[in-house]
Amino acid sequence: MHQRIRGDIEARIRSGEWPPGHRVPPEHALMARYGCSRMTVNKALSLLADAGAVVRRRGAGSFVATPHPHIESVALAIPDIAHEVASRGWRYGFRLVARRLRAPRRRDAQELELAGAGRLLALQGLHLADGRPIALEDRLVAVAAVPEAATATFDSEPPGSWLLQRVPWTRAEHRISAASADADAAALLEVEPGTACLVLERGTWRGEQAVTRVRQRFRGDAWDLVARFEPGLR
Amino acid sequence: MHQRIRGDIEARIRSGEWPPGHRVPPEHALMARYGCSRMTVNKALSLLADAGAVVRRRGAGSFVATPHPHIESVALAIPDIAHEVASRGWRYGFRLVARRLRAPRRRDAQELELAGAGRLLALQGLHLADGRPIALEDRLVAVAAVPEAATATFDSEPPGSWLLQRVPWTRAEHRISAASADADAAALLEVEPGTACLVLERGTWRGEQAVTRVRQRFRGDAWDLVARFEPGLR
DNA sequence: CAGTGGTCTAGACCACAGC
DNA sequence: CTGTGGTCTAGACCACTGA
Repeated sequence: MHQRIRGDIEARIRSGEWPPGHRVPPEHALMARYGCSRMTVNKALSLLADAGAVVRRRGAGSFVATPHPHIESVALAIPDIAHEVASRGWRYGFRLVARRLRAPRRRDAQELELAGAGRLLALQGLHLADGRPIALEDRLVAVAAVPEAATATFDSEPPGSWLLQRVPWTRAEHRISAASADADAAALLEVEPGTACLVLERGTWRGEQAVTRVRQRFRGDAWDLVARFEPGLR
Repeated sequence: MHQRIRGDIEARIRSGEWPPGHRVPPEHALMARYGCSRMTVNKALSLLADAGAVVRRRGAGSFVATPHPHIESVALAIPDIAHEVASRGWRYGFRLVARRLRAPRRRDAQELELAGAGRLLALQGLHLADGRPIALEDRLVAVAAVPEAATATFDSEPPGSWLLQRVPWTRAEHRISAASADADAAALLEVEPGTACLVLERGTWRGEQAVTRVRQRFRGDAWDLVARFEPGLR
């Protein structure tokens, strides 16, 4: 029942019949309309409000929300590379380029946070689609947070999925930017030096403990990120 | 009351006391614990489930969710440039470079969708921070959707905010990629040709009517996008 | 089978908005 | 003041899970 009420209202908003700012019928009207109790109507409207499709003001009424994606946020798909490659019909592969166990650099605050009292595992690898490189990954793993990582080989399995299956993490941060490929990166990615790359950096924490930090450089011609924003869409 | 229950559970999840997969007490236990009715407990748990912090399985119980940001999505802040520049303490400016009213290119499906039965307003402009260019914007506006645009001058106000104040839109799509600046763009952005730029493309619709489409090229050294992901965070 | 969540009811009290 | 949403209650029936 509450899903039916919600669906009806969503449809009216989506079609433009109720533009942003339009008043939604009050709860008592919907009670009468659908022949149900107020709690049921309230649930439908509250969920719509949570989803950002309507704004409810006590004493005033409920109104279709005015979207504001600029200051707020959009849902951005950060794909798992292996999954994304497979879904495009290519064969996924991972090739380990370098693997080092080392102490953190004392001047680097990020490395110090990550290492804690222990050491760092530094990995570099290539994500391949049908054998062609599409992304270069530089990763640091906190050995203190993931002791098994020190003994794992990552020759063909990407460390990202390996890690996230073993470490229950609670928080992640992403940063997206653009950079030109330096000589080393260009050689590994098999592009001209200076080619524009999309850079995705991600830090992952479990509680206050930093777990891993990764920088993925994507061939600019091979990858992009897509986000949709439709207020209140289920 | 339901907020207090929700908060208590969230705190236990965030602290790691209840790791992913851990069983949350059933509703009847929380009723007794907090001395409230089942509806209240249910509301707290349902909201947590909506937020993705717990997973509820009828007949089985409620469990702390295992985060999965890769296939799902993260909240990405797509900033309003003027707002973002101001918040960094710089002076914002906009300079119109070109303005043309023209018919859509017949081979270009995007332009045809945008124009509908009418014409297109094509704008190019620079976003400035303390007078320095930080982003180059190429925009198409559907005159059919925004008749006033045909007579508006955009010499100093950016068309984005102008448009979104006048047109109640219902859907937006974003695409993020990286590209090298061509000669024209490099000259306008005052960078070396070939410099990596972050490219943000956005389409905006009202119902089925396309309203505007914009491509913003950011100086790679001047801008990036940040996203956080923390399951169930309020 | 007993335990669990999904949903709904008919009523209640309150805080707040706007007249 | 009336109308509005925010919240809570005590009970109910159902569908599903897992032993």
